[in-house]
Amino acid sequence: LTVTIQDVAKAAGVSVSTVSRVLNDKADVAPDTYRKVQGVINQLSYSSSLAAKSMRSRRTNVIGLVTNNVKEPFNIEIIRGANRAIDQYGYDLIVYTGQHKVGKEREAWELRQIARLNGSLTDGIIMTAPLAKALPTTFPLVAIDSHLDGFDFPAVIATNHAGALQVMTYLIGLGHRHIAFISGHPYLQSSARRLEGYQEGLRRANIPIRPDLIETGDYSRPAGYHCTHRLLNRPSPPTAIFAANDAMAIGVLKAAQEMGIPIPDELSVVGFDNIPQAMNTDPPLTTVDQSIEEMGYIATKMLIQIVQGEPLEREIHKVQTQLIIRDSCRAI
Amino acid sequence: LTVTIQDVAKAAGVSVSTVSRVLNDKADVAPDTYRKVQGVINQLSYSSSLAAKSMRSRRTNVIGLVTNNVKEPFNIEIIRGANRAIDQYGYDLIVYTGQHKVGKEREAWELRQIARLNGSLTDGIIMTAPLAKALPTTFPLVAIDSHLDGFDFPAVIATNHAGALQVMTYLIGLGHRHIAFISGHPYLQSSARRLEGYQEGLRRANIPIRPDLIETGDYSRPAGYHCTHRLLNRPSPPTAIFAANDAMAIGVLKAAQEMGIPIPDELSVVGFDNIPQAMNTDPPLTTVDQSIEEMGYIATKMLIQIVQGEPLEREIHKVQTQLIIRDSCRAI
DNA sequence: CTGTTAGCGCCTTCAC
DNA sequence: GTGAAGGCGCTAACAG
Repeated sequence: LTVTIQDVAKAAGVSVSTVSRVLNDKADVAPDTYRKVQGVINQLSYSSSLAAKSMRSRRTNVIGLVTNNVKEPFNIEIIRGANRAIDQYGYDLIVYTGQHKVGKEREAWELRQIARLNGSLTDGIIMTAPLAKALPTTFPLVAIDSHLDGFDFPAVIATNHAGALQVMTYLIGLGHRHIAFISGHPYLQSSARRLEGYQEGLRRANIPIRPDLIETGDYSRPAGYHCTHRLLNRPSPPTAIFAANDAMAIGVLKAAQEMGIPIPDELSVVGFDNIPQAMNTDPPLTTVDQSIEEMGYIATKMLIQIVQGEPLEREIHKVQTQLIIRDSCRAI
Repeated sequence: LTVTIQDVAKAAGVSVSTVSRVLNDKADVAPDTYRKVQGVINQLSYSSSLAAKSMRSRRTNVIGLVTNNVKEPFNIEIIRGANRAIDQYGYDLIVYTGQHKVGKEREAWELRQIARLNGSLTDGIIMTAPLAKALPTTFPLVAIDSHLDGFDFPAVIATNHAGALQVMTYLIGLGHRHIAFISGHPYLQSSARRLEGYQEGLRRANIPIRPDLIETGDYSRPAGYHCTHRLLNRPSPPTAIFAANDAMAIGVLKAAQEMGIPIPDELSVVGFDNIPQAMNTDPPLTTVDQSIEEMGYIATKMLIQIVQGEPLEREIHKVQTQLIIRDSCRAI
């Protein structure tokens, strides 16, 4: 069924170790032997089993990307960026994803995947938005975004605070004073920093922070949808909603539409991330760009550096954010 | 460094085989032992190495998706669909991708990846747009699109001929008679059938087929770009270009723009696939929808059926196509 | 230069 | 109900 190194050895009339040597381009193989074995390999279109190989040798030349949910456009962009990097450095990429999970279950899942891939298939792992508090640091691992408590390993993070502040300056400049905020997973750096930026913006403008205008979401579209319903049913509803990411902002748009609230006329909406879809919403979404693809690229590059034993310039790589003004906001 | 089954066994004061039993939910484990071992497993957050596990046992519960190039939006959509299916059926998904390759090199790459994953990590493999002539059929494999010669294994394919015919009917109805066609990889079903649809459309309208208006591309944006340059420099250039996929159609748009040819005023353009980007081109692209996500979903579902030993309703699953008229075409 | 030996971490008989 | 032994496909010493 499957052709193994043994089959090759037998067919070539050499020992398995010799085949292994030509497989791994070791020196000390007679040119004739090399050619002969190579011939058999091609003929049988043999390829060493990733599983077996990675169990013996530390290097597999594949980078793992563990992501809870490929459905999210954010993660798709990360994959794109990772792909660009592995393309450039000659690695292979394994994207590992499973059933969509939330909360504790997701944390456990993350840890399990790392344990599963580590030391076996993968030279190192990139993890998107890790919810697990303590990620292992004994082997190459780079996070994109990161847990609030997890500062002991390399990560790529956007300038979330500054980005959120820009949003608030913009919104307040438009005359808004009742601005709601829908957070992401509360334990992620990204969400916490965006919330801080939101609060700071209010503070700078001497606008009191209204706890009833702050909702805790989870970066998912339904969360944006449900939080909006709650927000707009408050006694004193907001005139603007700042969602901590675009997915939730799209949920906001949907909820507002269902409630018959025209945007931006009666409600201004801002997102964060600038996912590709953000330009196609109705109306096109004002958001904060953080070039997600670039984050994936940089994270992968960092990981490859670590794998190859090169020193990192910095443990935490910050990527710039930029306010993208489209049509979902309006002066009051 | 890595925690193995041995560590668990030692910590729990049992043998490895016992740990293995609780790991795989075998019967014949004393409840007390089970609980104790389970406790240690959680405490050490142990997870069996995918590599080691898959070397011994045939089932890994992971589906492999081998795709040459995650950069292509087409493949991204496929991943989305695959993800939906594994989510539903409780499998994990590994997307395997490497450096971008073309031609013979890519064929070899495909075969190698299959050999690598087969029997090791993966219970079955989904392969997008396989260029390799002969794919192994000795284990679960489903193709999306397929090689012209490869009809001996399950595949998901769009009604390419019908879709292309619709395009031609539309274009000819608009008054076009000099319609160029840019093909994809010539050996893929999709490309060949679309070309046939193109020719059939011409034939039905009694328009002679002009070989100088048929270019061979490869489904990549640059191919669309370069073919367009050649096409528009012909002595008698076409008034419409039908590209065999959207990526190439976007290349057409770019070339035309650079050459100062307004679209659709002086040139009509049609693509195929209806990738998400197609609605954001300038002008929005008329194309053929084939719900790529659905193809990924169905292929994965078929694969899981095979893996689980259930019979397939049909080897080749056809998905419907539908003409999507946007603004890139104009009556002559 | 090449073959032999010893495991990598795990699952599977086969004893007890 | 549990442990010991053997081997999956491969690589890494160690001999020769």
